[in-house]
Amino acid sequence: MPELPEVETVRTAMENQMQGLLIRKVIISDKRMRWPIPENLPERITGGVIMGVRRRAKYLLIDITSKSGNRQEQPKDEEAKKTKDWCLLLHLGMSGSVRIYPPDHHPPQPQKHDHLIIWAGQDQNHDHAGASTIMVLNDPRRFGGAQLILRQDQDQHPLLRTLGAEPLGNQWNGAALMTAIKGRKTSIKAALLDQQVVSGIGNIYASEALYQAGISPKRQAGNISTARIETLTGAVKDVLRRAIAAGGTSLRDHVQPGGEIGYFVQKLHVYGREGETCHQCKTPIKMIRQSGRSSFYCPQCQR
DNA sequence: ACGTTATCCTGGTGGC
DNA sequence: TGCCACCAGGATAACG
Repeated sequence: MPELPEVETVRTAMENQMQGLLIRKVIISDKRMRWPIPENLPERITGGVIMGVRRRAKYLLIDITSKSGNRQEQPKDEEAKKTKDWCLLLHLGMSGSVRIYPPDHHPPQPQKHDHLIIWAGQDQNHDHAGASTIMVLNDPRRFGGAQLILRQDQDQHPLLRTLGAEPLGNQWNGAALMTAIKGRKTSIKAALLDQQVVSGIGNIYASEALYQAGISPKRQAGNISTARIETLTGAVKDVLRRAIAAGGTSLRDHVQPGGEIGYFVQKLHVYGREGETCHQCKTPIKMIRQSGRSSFYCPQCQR
């Protein structure tokens, strides 16, 4: 469900409210997700400090230091002596969301489809639950997941290794996209959804960016002029930036960590607007199915 | 190698 | 009201 702008919105909230806090308690309330949440996750990160929260594509990466300072036992082998700085990797799949409760604003009880709950606070000694900030990962469909990876291994991690460029990165431009889709026979819409071509774009923003660029989703990816691909990269960046500024797109149930909705839904030009008129030319918006996903476009404005 | 389809899940909606 | 088919913001194994 959440694409780059929604994940980025979650990242910001997480960093604002959790950075610098020490993890006091971790509960796996339902380990069944895309991959089972590892049983030893709580023991590995409890006592660690949240150093920051990053985003790569649609993955959240929570940097957690090892429990430093007062290690009880000495490491027995070389492997154990290495610093174990962890990276808690979260993915929200189609229906995942994160809720963050500030101290003394706690929920009465866990909710349906909560999978992972983390309590974190200012210091280790003051450990009554009321002073903790609580982060909850909820995911009804369980297409998302939570994994723990060593920070030093993150670049080689199978989930992150093959990802394409970040669309908002300075180095991502028309030339970069051109190279990534050279010779590809698939549609430009499918190419934008391919996380190895460019990462973080999902079904909403692929349709919106193609509308803004005036390119039909049916165009063969490898057969579009350099100039139009340049326009497309600009449109992708613009759509993503505006969506982040609006707090993402809230369809159905998606909300930000504090329960706020994202307002970009009001700015959508084509997604979910089948049969409604184009904001530019009044032609009815069409919906087609490409690679099993819905695409929305204006048959007049997009060629 | 590449492109498309099937599949993993739950929940909401709309038709009958 | 119930029942059922179909749809959904993603990723990937399996298939042609």
